Amino acid sequence: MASQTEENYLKSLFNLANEAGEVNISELAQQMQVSMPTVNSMVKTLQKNGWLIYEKYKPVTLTSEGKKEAALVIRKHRLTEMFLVKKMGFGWEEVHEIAEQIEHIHSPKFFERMDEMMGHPTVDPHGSPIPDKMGRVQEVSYFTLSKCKTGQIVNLAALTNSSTEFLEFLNSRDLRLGIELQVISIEPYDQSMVVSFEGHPSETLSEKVCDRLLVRLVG
Amino acid sequence: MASQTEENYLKSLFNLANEAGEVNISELAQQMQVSMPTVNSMVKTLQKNGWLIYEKYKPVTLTSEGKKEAALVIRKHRLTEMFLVKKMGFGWEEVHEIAEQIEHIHSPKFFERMDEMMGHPTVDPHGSPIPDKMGRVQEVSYFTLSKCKTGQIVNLAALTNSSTEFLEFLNSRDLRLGIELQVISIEPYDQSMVVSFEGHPSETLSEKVCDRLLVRLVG
DNA sequence: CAATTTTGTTAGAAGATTCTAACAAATTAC
DNA sequence: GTAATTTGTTAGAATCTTCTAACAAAATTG
Ligand SMILES: [Mn+2]
Ligand SMILES: [Mn+2]
Ligand SMILES: [Mn+2]
Ligand SMILES: [Mn+2]
Repeated sequence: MASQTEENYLKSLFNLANEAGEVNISELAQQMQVSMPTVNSMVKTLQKNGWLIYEKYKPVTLTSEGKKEAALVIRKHRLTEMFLVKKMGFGWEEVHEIAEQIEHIHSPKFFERMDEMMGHPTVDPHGSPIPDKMGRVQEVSYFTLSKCKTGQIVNLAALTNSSTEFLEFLNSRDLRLGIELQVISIEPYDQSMVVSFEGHPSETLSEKVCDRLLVRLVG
Repeated sequence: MASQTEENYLKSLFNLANEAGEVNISELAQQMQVSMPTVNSMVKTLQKNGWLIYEKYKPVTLTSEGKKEAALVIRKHRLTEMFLVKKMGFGWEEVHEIAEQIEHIHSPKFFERMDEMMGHPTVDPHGSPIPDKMGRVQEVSYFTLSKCKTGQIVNLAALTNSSTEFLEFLNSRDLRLGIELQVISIEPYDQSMVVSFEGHPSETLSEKVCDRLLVRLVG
């Protein structure tokens, strides 16, 4: 069984994996906030456990067992976040820290029960998909608001970043998942957008913000 | 801040402390399921942290800081057990293992919210008192059913033992906290009792069981 | 009270996770 | 294509929690 530390590494590996599934030691070290030698020894441990493939001086790759293990931890994390919001009244900006800890609880029943109580949610409070019990992640095809053209109407579906600061910024503008956004105009100089949405006939969003909002076409 | 391991030792120390507040190394080793040398080194660590007083070859005693720290972990444990039963539909025999893990979550808000959602319960699902936010434990004066006389009517208030096996035994007889029990007769040979309670006009309970049921006089 | 048993201590080591310092390989820049 | 930079590795050590073996103190027993 994966230790708490190993679970955290697996999650980071899963999230950092690119199309080729490769992750560099330095990326992982930065993500995990530890030194490269620490990562070096941990990837050897994870390899011994059969969760990744490692060759000296090469980027590492999760095995299918590693991916499944990682996805199941992510499942626990996202179910917890959703439970905290839907059943315990927390704001979406408060739940990450707590879920970071509860994701390591060993009790299938506990997460089963959360899942049941919420009616088997498919996404977490930030719009990220919740892997199923087999560790399969449903593919979703959103695009960033910054890719939209003037006049388009879209649905805010997820975020590319869920930092507390960003979530608090969104709270301050009443930007919540599910709202319909219409692109009123785009400033050519800095790509900032003027958008309208329920109760906000005109709100300017910087490119930085638009890049972090994932939307889908209304319909 | 106490580590997970230290929190578990503090809890055991708190629960083992006798009237004099003293705990032997060997008791603690047995309770924690570790060797005596392990306890020996841990008590030195706990002493360095100011949580207990240790002198070579003497039993150890928690300081008031140690007692408070311990009581706050016990508070988290018992609030969690109650939450699992009242808000998540678990049976009283299923919650200890999960609470043993969740008690180590660092998030005052999380336990605050549990407490609020349940309307500030004062006891856990096994009738044990929940320490308050200051770590104060309310004194309760129950006595065991085995101390009762023929004819007495009492209220089942708590248990002296909450092992899964005992809880499952109680489930099998519909014995739940809050029920009213009347002592019909006591067998002089083995101290077993015949009792009656809602739906059960006559049920025989061994001395072992009667010793583990804490009751209070009806009224 | 002397012998035995129980309880507690020290010493030494192991595994897990982390670090820094030093060096080596790979990549990038000029 | 050498030089500089970045990336990755090894070695060696620290901290935490645990162990076993050996020994010492305290308590119990006859
Ligand atoms: Mn975590
Ligand atoms: Mn999330
Ligand atoms: Mn615990
Ligand atoms: Mn309990």
